[in-house]
Amino acid sequence: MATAGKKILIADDEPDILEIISYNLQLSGYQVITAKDGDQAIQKAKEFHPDLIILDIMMPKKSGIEACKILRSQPEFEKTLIVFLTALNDELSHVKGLELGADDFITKPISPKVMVSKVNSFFRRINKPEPTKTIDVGPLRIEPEEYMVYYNHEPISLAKKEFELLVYLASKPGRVFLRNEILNQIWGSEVIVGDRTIDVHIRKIRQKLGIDCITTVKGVGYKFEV
Amino acid sequence: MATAGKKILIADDEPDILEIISYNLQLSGYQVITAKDGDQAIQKAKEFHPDLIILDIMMPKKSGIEACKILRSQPEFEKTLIVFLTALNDELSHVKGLELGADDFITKPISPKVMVSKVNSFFRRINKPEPTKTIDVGPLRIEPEEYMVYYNHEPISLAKKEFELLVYLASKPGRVFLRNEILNQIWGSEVIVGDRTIDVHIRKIRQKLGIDCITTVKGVGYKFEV
DNA sequence: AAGCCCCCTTAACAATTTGATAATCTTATA
DNA sequence: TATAAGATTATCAAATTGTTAAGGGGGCTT
Repeated sequence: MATAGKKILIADDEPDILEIISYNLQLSGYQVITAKDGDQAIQKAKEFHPDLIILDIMMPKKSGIEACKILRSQPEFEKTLIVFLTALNDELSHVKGLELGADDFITKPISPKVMVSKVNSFFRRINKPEPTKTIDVGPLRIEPEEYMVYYNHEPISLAKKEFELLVYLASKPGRVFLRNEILNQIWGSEVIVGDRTIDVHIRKIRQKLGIDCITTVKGVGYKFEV
Repeated sequence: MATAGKKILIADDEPDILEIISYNLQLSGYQVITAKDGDQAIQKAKEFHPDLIILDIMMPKKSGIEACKILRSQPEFEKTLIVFLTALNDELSHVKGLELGADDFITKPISPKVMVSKVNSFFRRINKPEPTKTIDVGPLRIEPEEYMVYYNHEPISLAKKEFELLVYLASKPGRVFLRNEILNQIWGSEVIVGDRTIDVHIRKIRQKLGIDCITTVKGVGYKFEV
């Protein structure tokens, strides 16, 4: 799945639940942060800025409902996905939750597998493809929608990373992108890869395109030009 | 918004739910009619001819499922959008509902915010021109109306899911559809299916068509081209 | 109602592709 | 020319998809 790197904060006061769920979510490639009460949930949310927050309703310090209310009142969490964990028959909480802008509910008990599936579907729901336009430079045409590059109308297919890299560089022809910028944009600020990794991808692009459209600026970075 | 004047009938036996939801839908410019049981739902549907009918499954007099069955059996409601309200874990009802011609289902509890956006998306869905027109690409002709595909005038019959998938991909030849997009479109945003399910359907399409018209873009998705 | 068939989904495993790294050359430039 | 930065290449591990078979359900026929 392309869910890599998504951060999930999960707050529950039962260590067992916390561990099982967080273990399974990690297996699926998510980055999991845990909290054992409402206060900690709020604090960690501010610290890590998770993409999804799962709050148990019944927790010490602050209930999930209170925590949600506080989080939602802050602009930075206005659009964060927040879901509640509730006991099966806890109608009261449901009603309260309704008014707090929770995005969904998960009823306990729930199997780890189902939990993972549900989380997947949450992200699926909000993952909309970014509107991308074609880049046209000389004999080169880059079609983000097709994940394809055409050189003199000859289709050339690049691998995902290669394509992303090319699109990024070509988004501003002539501008030099620092290696750090490239790493942040294409690999993400939290992924750590070696120095040579960029070079190798650059090389593959040059090789596949067959033309020299990526210039090395030694000691600085790369730029795209035709 | 272009939703002005759209009539929504919502049937639920819990007055609170009814009120919250109907209030929020009205805020968004919809015209809301309410019913508190299955019989009333049917009666009001006949009276007002709503554009969308939301039926709670568990209702007195007649369940949402029964009401849906009755409505669907009448020509005037053949094409009306009908969605069910179900409890989160009531998988059985989901399955039955979809087979009765429900267009989707909504799980309770649901925040008013989410409810409104769902309703919006329902209308968005039907306002778009249905792929009623045939798709003609090279030797391939897709006839959505008869659920049939022809390759060099040879009829090929695909199963429902396979057909929907093919139509979706073929609706924009060359464009890559992300796995997430496909899941949302073909399976719905709340249905949970495993990762390999798409692949298997893709494989069957490829197999039945006998030609290579679906390309895999690894790590991204699939696209249709000839 | 029993039997049969088709559709959808999943599990399990195979096959493939991609991405990252190490090791070794090249080259620009101070 | 010495040196650091980048280019190349081969290689391995990880990620992703392909394939096959099996099972559950529903509907249809007998």
